Amino acid sequence: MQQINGLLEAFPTMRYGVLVGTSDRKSAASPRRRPTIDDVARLAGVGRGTVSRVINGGRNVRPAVREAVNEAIDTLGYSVNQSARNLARGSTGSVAFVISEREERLFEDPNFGLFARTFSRELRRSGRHLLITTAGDEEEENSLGDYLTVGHVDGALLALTRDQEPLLQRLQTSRLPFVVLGKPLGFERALSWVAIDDEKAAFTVVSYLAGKVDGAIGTVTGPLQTSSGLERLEGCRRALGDRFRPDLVETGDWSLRSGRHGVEMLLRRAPELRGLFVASDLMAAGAVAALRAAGRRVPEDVAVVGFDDSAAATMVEPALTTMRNPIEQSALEGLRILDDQIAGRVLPPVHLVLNSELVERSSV
Amino acid sequence: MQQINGLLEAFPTMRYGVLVGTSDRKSAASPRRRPTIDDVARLAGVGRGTVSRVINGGRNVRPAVREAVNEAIDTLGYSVNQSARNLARGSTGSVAFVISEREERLFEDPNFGLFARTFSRELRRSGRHLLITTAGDEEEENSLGDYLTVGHVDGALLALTRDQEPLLQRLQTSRLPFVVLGKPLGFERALSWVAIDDEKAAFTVVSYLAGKVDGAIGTVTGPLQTSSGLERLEGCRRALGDRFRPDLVETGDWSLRSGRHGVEMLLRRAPELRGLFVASDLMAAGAVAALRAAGRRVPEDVAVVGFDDSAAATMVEPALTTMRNPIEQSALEGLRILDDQIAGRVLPPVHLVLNSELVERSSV
DNA sequence: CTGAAAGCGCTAACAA
DNA sequence: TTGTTAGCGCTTTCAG
Repeated sequence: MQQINGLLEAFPTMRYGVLVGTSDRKSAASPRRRPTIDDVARLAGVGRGTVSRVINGGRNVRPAVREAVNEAIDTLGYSVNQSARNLARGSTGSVAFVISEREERLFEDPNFGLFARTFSRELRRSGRHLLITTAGDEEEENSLGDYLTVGHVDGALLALTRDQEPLLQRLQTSRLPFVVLGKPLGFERALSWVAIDDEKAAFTVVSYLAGKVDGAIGTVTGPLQTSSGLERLEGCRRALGDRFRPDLVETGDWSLRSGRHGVEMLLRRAPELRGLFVASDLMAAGAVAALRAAGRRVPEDVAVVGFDDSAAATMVEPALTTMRNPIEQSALEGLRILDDQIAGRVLPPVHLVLNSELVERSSV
Repeated sequence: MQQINGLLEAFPTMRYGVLVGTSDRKSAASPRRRPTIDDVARLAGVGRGTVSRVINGGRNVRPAVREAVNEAIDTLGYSVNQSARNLARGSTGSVAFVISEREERLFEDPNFGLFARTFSRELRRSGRHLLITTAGDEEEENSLGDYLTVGHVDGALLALTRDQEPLLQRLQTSRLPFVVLGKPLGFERALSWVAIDDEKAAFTVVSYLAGKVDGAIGTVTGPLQTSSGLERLEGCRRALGDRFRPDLVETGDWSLRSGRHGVEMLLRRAPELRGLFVASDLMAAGAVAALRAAGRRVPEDVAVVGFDDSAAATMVEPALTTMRNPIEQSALEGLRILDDQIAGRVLPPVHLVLNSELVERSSV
């Protein structure tokens, strides 16, 4: 489809040149073996343990000695071998942020970005690292399960956007500390998790909508096998009370396209539609497009509210009234719970529910 | 700002209970020590080496014995200790996908998603794993440098979206194999990279625009310290030839907001504007919004083309004519080059330039 | 085909 | 404060 165009100073088709020995690693005259702690110790004229102390904070080492060691480290270009350290310590210093989602969508959801940033920042404070991994399909999930349970990381934070029973099942029987971001359907009591109160949030935004609009209100939901999809629908139902019309419910899958399609169906069934609760901003963007294509003005003819306060919310015309989720706080709490688990405290599963807040814009 | 709302079955504020011993790891009667390869060997009644062979493919092991070993593995719930394996093997089986970008933006760019997915898939084929890491600011970058050079990964793929000299500098002097995605300004000759031909792509799309539109054509560029920002402007200039108007150039930063702002400035200076090349779809989305706010119809009054074919391209009304980049192929090539480096082949830096293709939609 | 043994590079406990 | 010494759990020769 797309093809290699030009190549500067290279010969990509000829498997770029010059082998220089596949295994100079441990051959004879150490043609630049990576220096070890012993090399440093020897050069600095100290014991191995002393070097270890220095590279681990330098406590209990005479300043002069520390100085010498650091010098040796610099001249040798030494850096620790992480694998060796992990083995000796029994921990890795990294935790995984697992996103069980097709990468396409993953990178469209700003919530993930905020999660990632928050985790990353907090972990760095304690000298650890965040690894982000994804699992879009079952195969990836298996591979991921291997990865996680095999000791690559000290713990995991799981952002599940759909049912993930296989992975959860597997992790549950492993020794890996982990906490779920979002309510894990079917594992609510067994696992630790932190989630937003989808039901309440949906109730809030739909109540707002219902207060501004007379006439028929419909909804495009998320997937009904997910806890978020389900609860947002519940919240909508509760907010609407008698005005709730089961015939004005369309099920989406969080995608823009499904939002558009949902509204087309709704409009066909109920041309009198005046208000719309769409369970995600991305779907809402599709919904607005469909509305406009059908000649409806937003919000004059039909008012719409979204959910998530994602980038799509302000990308659309008019900008969406929506709910903003406490992502950062979720991240912090999740990490705290995880650290408790990592610290070896055996504790009952912890469940946290956080509130979202209404963001008023111009789509209502 | 947002607050803990409710808590089910948990006591988050009291640092959730019950310590059960911080160090039962190696204490006395192995209160469930993680089983090792020796445990398996003993149970299966074979030597340690045999178990190792089995868990590494089982070649050169009698089927019966293999059977026995696998059984022992199952009953013990054994899984390899990755750190030990890494140490023994001298490699980790994972490669990093480094994105030097604020996470906000990161997760808005679908290109990253496609990169990630492609890497992930390919690596899995060879039994390896992809780790995604980000570096938004200098501090993170340092931390990341530590991480990468310390032996956590076998190699790295770097998606740089702005000048990254410090990180590149540092990596360059390390022993870590890596290749850059996108042209690394200032390191063009020293490092291996694969990039799209921004100049040519911009030329293509702007030529298309110029062919459809009479009158003034302006542009909102990317950041001019990035190679993409620069080259897209170059391509635009070349395509426009005499029609290029230096006064109709606004510099953006890839963000939606900057696209909007750029167009506002342009419109103020040149109300006669008839065509617009915006160097990214996200900015183009902002541009379209600004245009509409100013009462201009797209494309009737002013035609606009974007770049990237990102999600924003179809989220906007009208859908954007834009350039689609050969992300997947870039990923594949990048990985291939990286693997050559990892394999220990010492080779001159490799540079690949790939072509983008025009996607016609309705914004022109 | 299989067992034994020698590391991989580092940490941490223990003496000194 | 320091050096020494056991491991950490696995892979990989090397005999057999």
